[in-house]
Amino acid sequence: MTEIRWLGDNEQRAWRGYLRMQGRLGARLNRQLQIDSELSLADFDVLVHLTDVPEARVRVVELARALQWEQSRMSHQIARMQKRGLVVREECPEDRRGAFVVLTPSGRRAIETAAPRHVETVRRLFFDRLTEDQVRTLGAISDQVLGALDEEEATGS
Amino acid sequence: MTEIRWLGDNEQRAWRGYLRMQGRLGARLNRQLQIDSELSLADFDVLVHLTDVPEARVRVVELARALQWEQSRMSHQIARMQKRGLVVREECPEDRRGAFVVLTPSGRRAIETAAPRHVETVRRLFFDRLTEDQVRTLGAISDQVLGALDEEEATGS
DNA sequence: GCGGAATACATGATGCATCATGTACGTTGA
DNA sequence: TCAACGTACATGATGCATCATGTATTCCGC
Repeated sequence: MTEIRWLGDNEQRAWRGYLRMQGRLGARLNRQLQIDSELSLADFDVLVHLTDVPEARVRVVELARALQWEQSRMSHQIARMQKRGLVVREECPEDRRGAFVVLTPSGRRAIETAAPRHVETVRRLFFDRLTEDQVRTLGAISDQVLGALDEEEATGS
Repeated sequence: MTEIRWLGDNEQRAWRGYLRMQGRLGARLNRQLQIDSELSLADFDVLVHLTDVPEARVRVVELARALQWEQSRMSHQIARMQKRGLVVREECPEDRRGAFVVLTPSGRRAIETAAPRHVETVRRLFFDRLTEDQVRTLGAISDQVLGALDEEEATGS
């Protein structure tokens, strides 16, 4: 049994702060988006990616990879969004197991009205409070941690 | 209609990185905790707070405030944890509307075996990748953003 | 070209987060 | 003191995330 390396005071503070920010900011953004535009953050991410892609049309598997979501989550998400008319599923002729997700006009309208408001909220609550340097550091932190996750999940499999 | 201030390239990158890290790190920690100790992160937070408090016994409202959770979330969480024997509810004599949450021996065993493993995971995936300076900056970022949230929610009410 | 493995996706079940609502109790002020 | 209001908590409904499983198709080695 090896020695346990507990967190030091600075780490404790940073970690609790991060968890709290993460939780409350996420909750706030979700609620705001819901009130303003009747979308969840998950809906938003899917819609944004669809507008970024030729013909607003992607393979499900591609979308999942791009957002780094599990396949099953994506499948359920698409099902719910289809029910609300934001996207439709289409069959894939080249690979008959596969499927496309396609943005509907209604989905496009939704993201076009939602995006500016959402960006404004993010700016107000987040970027307006941060210095350029802090933004850069946060980017670096994210990259490093994502690197750690990628490594573990690569070797682990 | 005022001009929309979209995010610049650096902000885009930082924001997408943050969202991705947040999502994947959270998912990973949750899964690990579930596998190792059959607890969710939410369970963990509740249990940690209970061990931090005299007699491992708190008012529900106090616990909700400490973790900055909504009351209803806390109520459901306590109900689930009680079902699994991790905590029990007790009546409050001084204020008969209120209730206490009390850590059970089983709950204490759970948190005592879970904590070291969880800390190890957090350290491996997070702190081992960061410099001291980055940790400090992250702490500052969290404080500033939480400040923004507090302000809005104070004036908004 | 065939049989086994891998891939793409759907679906049902469970736990979790939030909202809306309900109930009991306390508090305050005329 | 009592009526109005606020507070502490529970509960049911809904949407979301994950796990386990199932099905159809493609790929690959022989």
